Amino acid sequence: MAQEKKEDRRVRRTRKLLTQALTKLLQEKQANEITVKELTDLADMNRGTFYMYYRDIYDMLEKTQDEMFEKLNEIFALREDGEVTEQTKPILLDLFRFIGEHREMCRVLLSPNGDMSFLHRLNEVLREKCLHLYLDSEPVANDEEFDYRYSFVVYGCAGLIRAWVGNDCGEPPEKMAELASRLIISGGIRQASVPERDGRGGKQAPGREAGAGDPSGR
Amino acid sequence: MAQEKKEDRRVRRTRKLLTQALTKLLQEKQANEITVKELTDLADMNRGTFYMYYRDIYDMLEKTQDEMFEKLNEIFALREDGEVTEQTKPILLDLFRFIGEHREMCRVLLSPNGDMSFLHRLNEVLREKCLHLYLDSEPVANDEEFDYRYSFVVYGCAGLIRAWVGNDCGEPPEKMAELASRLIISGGIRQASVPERDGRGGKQAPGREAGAGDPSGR
DNA sequence: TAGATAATGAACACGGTGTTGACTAACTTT
DNA sequence: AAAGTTAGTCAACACCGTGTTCATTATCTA
Repeated sequence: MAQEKKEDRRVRRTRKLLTQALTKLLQEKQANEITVKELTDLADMNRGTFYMYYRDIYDMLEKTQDEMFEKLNEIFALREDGEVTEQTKPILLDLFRFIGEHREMCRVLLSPNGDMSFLHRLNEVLREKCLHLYLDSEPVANDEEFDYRYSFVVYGCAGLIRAWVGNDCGEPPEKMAELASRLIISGGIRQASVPERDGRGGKQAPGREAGAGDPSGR
Repeated sequence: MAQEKKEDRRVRRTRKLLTQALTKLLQEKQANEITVKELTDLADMNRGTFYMYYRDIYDMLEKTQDEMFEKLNEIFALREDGEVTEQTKPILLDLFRFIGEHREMCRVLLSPNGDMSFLHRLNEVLREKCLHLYLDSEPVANDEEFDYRYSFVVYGCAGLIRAWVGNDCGEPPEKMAELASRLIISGGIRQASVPERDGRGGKQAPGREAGAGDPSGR
């Protein structure tokens, strides 16, 4: 599944050194300012070695992200066999734990020197794997604002992650997952109230008792 | 203020053509794949002309953003003399109107081919010019989650903007500003409820009537 | 109309790129 | 531990986009 047998030790070593060097350089400058030469100098290896694995810096950036998301999807796949109806928290917890394990790379990729395509892939994952579970029992009809609220929440979670890794993951993943869960619910998934004009506090989702699905149940 | 007299017509023309070409190319590919040659070919001008204005593609990207934020700050400056206490809506409306006027550039800059530093600058503006107003009357003490909620909301707004420009600004700016305002309030600025253990539903901001902007009233 | 300045086109050296081939070092398998 | 395999090294190479220059032409402002 994960890999055919184990990789050659030299390959692991080289890949790791390159990744470390890239991470370090991205803390200082944007990708376009990074040359293959200085990357391999920093990693203390021959320039030609780089080309055994990557076509250029951007190819490396992309492949590195591919690996991350592959791993993340493997983790999520383990959850998929179990019934999804229990609650979404475990998924969020998996996510934050994973991010925490890859904090350095995530931090630079979400920094100003980072990569917009990474953010978008992260948001896709949030959308499809983490957040959609909050909606299974919510058949709101003709709510044209829904997509916007959804985007708000997805990006909000990304912001939460960004702040967390920027803070070197100082809080435990459990706390972050719980906080995320709360913000997802209060922050837009359910229809927000329309304060002015009419006093109705937003349609409640049918069949969804207030408070259900939030962390109090665990 | 804005500019010393008017720019030479040729300069305006050249800048405009370059910007249009860059916008178009960024719809198709990432910045690192764009060469000065193809950019000036597309703009139908001499390659050397590009270097009269920019050092390279990334310099152009940066200077273009500088101009946008300069304009935006000028707009915000007009609001600053008036008392800020009335309500934040006008600022948000200014923002969405501005974004709408620059929808093409904003769309590509927030796309996967976009620029993370743009997102961060946008978020800074949201933080300091738009959202901080929502907090003037909220002296919450020792709320260690505050920064995280703030990040959630700031990024959430960015997501809202992203979705809007991705939708070619189909909704009127007024509607978006109103929606943003609602989401900001319900989505994290005010302390989210802490459902477990003790039943207190989060400190309410003093002088703020309950129920406004909170769908479930809890 | 005159003076100023932006844009053109050609030419140039520079430097990072991506690739090659022979050699050496390190790993895996039996 | 030896043999065979594969990764990494080193030097060399042509290529190409870059960034700059200068004389010339086109276009603008006053």
